[in-house]
Amino acid sequence: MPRNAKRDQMVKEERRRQILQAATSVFYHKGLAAVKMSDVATEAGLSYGHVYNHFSSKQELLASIVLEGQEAYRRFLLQAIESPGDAVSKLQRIIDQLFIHSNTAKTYWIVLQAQASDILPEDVKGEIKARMLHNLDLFSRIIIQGQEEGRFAAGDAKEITTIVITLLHNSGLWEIRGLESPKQPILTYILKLVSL
Amino acid sequence: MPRNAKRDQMVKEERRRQILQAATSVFYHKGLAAVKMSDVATEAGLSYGHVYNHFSSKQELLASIVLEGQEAYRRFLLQAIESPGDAVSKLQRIIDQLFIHSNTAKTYWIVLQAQASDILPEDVKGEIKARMLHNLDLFSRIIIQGQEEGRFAAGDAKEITTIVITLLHNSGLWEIRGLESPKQPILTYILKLVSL
Amino acid sequence: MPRNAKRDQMVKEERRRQILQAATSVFYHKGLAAVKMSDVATEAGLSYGHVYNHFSSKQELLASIVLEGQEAYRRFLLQAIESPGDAVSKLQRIIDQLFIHSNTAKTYWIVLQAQASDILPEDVKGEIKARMLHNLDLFSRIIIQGQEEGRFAAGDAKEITTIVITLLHNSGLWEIRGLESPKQPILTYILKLVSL
Amino acid sequence: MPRNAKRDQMVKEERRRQILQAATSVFYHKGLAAVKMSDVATEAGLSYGHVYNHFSSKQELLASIVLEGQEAYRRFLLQAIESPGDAVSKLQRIIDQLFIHSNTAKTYWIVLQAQASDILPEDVKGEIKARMLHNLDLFSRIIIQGQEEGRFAAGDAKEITTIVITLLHNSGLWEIRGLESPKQPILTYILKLVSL
DNA sequence: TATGAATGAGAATTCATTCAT
DNA sequence: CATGAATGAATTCTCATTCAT
Repeated sequence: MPRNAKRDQMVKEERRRQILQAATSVFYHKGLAAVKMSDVATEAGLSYGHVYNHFSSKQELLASIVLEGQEAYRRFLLQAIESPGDAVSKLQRIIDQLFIHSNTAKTYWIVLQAQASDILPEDVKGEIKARMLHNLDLFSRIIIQGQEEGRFAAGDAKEITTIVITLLHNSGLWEIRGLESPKQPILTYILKLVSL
Repeated sequence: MPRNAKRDQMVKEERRRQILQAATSVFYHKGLAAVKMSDVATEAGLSYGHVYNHFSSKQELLASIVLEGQEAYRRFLLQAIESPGDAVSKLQRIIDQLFIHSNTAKTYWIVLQAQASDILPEDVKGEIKARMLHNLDLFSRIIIQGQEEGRFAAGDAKEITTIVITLLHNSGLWEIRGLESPKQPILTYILKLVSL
Repeated sequence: MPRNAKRDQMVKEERRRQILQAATSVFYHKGLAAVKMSDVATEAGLSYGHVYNHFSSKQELLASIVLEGQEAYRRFLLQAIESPGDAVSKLQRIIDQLFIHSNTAKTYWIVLQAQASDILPEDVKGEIKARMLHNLDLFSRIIIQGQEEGRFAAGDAKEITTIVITLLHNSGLWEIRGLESPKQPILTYILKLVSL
Repeated sequence: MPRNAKRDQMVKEERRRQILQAATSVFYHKGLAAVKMSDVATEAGLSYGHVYNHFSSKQELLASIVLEGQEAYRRFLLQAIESPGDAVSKLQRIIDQLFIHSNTAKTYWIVLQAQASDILPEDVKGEIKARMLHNLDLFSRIIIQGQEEGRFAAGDAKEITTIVITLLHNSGLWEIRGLESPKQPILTYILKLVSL
């Protein structure tokens, strides 16, 4: 009996998401170095062979995590930028959301490693870099807005953004390193950096 | 003239340093994931079998890089702390030195990955963490000094130190990611963070 | 009008033939090595799971192609032998028919590979060999007839037959190898071989 | 202690030949379909991992067998062509040699399968075909010589050569198929084919 | 029946490590 | 000590086969 094509499609999408989710978690916690496809499968609750029905290789899986993660981050930033409010409240919203969408935070670390390692081919790494710069550019609009509002210090917006992002995402990394999370909200430190 | 035995000893030490240096570079640029022992040997200009005359395994090689790197960092910090001058000038000196001893910067990234990965056994990772906390503690003395001098804002010195270090070492990472180095000296940003 | 059960039966037979036909083509063109069950299914225009409703395994599918192919060849030879005419006209008829029933030519190549490979179990390979020898024997009757008619040279009929068959079927193989088909009719060459 | 570089080189060449030899035998007997790298290694008396020190993949191993086999065949033909004597004696010499250099005979069957299968990439298959046509061309010089000597029938030399080669090499194949080798020398049949 | 998602045995391949020279 | 050939455990990846829908 033929099955319901539409439902099949949805289940398939769901499986893909499930694997991507599991893989993100595993790559984040073990580092690109140590991840086996079977780890990913186990985390996702599937057989390892099945992962290959969705991603043709480990490399493609990693590339998908990174590129789709960057895409999600882009949408995430756009939403923050387009929401009403001043630069400070936008920063606040980004930080809050980042704690909720923990995948986005995890992806930062994975992207960092992927860019530094030889695991992905050069062309994919080029694409990743391009998207990173694009997202940096998006983020910098908030800094520029703050400067225009007279709340943030003048200076190269891209450079300031780079530092803000570094701070923002690394605080998530402290956890892996066994450091305590900051007691003061990270926004406090960021504001010190950008304020007049 | 020293006896052969002594000179042999020195040659051996030199070889060891040579391998460690090569390995640090390779681990930094390719990521722990992608490094083969033969890459290390090639970079060091030695046959790969030879590496095993100095390090009994890849694991030991990595552990040596990390632990000896942390030890070097410790000495480096002690020197900075014990040198004369106020906190700001000590920070300045640390930053300057860090650009010169590029290995220290590279090691930071390797430590980060090693701690996240499964490559090293738990006990070694514990040792690494202990040394990291120890070095953090050392560094925080400079922050505390700055607070006592009335130049730095009050607050949890460890936490502030963590953020300062994060910033300091990540700026070295921008290079791998294809970002430009900051045009403004990184000290400027750090001072914004810690100042009153 | 036939009952559903009967029509179902016919549909099933038709499906089986369809798969066998597709499989023959795929095995011939890709080589036993490279054929996946999904290739067969795709070629037959069916889902790959469906193939298992007709053949319980790849092995059985291959065995069916070979054994049924040999059976068809046997019937084909019998018909040629029993048809009226002298040996030469029988050979002519066989050659003509062979070009029409291209499956027979393809099967020859598949049989050749199957016998050399490990894919089929020994007992099946034994059965195949027995049928091959039986068909060789049938074919040799035509050679013997020619010898009795005084048109063909004397000599071991089986051996001559082997050579004739080799020539006959290999000419079909030239196509895969990218060689042109012979301009002179292959019969010309065969007659040279067998004639006085 | 450094080893003797020259001797090392020779040993390495020898190993390569050893693997190629073993692989040829295994591919010949089992068919491309069924050969595992471990079969090759076992046949060569080496560990399977070691095969990869000489051939980076199964594909490359197969390609090497075929291309080097064709190269050997080319030299073999050149020698036969350039040797003194009439066309018939050259054919005789080729046949005799073929029984001695059994690898050359085996390679024919491997080439046949490689050309028909999808195992090798198109560009390699193209190269194989080009070499096959080149060798066919070389062989045809002997046929042409025979025609010029007035011993062989006129006709398209390439086409006649194709048929002669088919006969020549297939007789080696009878063995795998479980047929007896011809009692009459194969040259007898070939001469029938080409003679006036 | 028909479909293709899911499984896992098995083959290919990699690479740390050993060891004869 | 120095070298790189040789080994095989560990992984990636393929694909025949099963089975829920």
